[in-house]
Amino acid sequence: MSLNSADLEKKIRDARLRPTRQRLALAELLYAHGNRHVTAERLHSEVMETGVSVSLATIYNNLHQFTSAGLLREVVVDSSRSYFDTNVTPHHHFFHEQTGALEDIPKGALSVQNIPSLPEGTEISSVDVIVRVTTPRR
Amino acid sequence: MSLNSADLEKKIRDARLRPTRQRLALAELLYAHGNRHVTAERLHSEVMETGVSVSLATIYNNLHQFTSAGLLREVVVDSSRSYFDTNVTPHHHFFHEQTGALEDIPKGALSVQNIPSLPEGTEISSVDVIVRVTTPRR
DNA sequence: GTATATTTTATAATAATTCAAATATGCAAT
DNA sequence: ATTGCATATTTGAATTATTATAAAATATAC
Repeated sequence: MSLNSADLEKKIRDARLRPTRQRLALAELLYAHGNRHVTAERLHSEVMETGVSVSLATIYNNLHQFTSAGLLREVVVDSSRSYFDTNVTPHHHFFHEQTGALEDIPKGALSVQNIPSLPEGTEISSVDVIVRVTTPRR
Repeated sequence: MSLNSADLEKKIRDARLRPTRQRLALAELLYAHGNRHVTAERLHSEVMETGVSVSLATIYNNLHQFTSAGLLREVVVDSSRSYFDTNVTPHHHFFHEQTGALEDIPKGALSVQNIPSLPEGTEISSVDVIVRVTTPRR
């Protein structure tokens, strides 16, 4: 679950990407301490806080490169921004509408049954379940 | 399913909105011929084609007003744009990743089971299932 | 070390959406 | 029908998230 810097470098090289300073700093934030859900903006402020200067364009470049390489998965929950999930195994999400927090639903519990026949000539790419939650005003 | 103009005006009045020319034109496009899934841009070009000039800002205003009034439901499937569904009863969707087409999954068929316990202090707002499909290159 | 390919970055461009000020309109009262 | 008022709409600019561009920096292979 937690990767050290040699693991991170290997992960990057295996994706046929160069282990640049910026890329390693991002990988450290994403993968060194368990699974995460991040937005580009959040990752940008975090990496800046560590003292490594990385432009927002680089954040986007890397999020997309990581996603293409199967190292990240994009989760669409909010039409105004993109979330990236370091857990790339099939699973679903809780999304807190007020805070914007995204949380994995543990695999195995929830199941989707009886998907009806697909539109003509199509095949399933993924089945995404989002359980939207709110904190009720009491 | 199909509403005439008196029905449309009532629908708007019941939502405590004024039956303005622009709003009626939008309601006509949305509700007069069965359920639909639209984006703001699409609705804008459709209404312009009918000869009624409505600014894009008005489209957004009305889509949001209709949504607040429970006359539309926003469906988040694509991080780059919002879809609005005239079917406000609980149901799920097929989303064609290549064409952007959104389609209702008939109610009753698909079911979601064993939702695990929610994050502390939250309650369910909605459970959204999106079956993403693609047309395979043969 | 040098050449080559990749990466970064600043900045500009774009797309979707929101905002604010000016204008127009529906509606109730006449 | 006309008027006045409250609210709706328009418009264009502002904002936000994201993508594109192209020059400079850096990593890698030789």
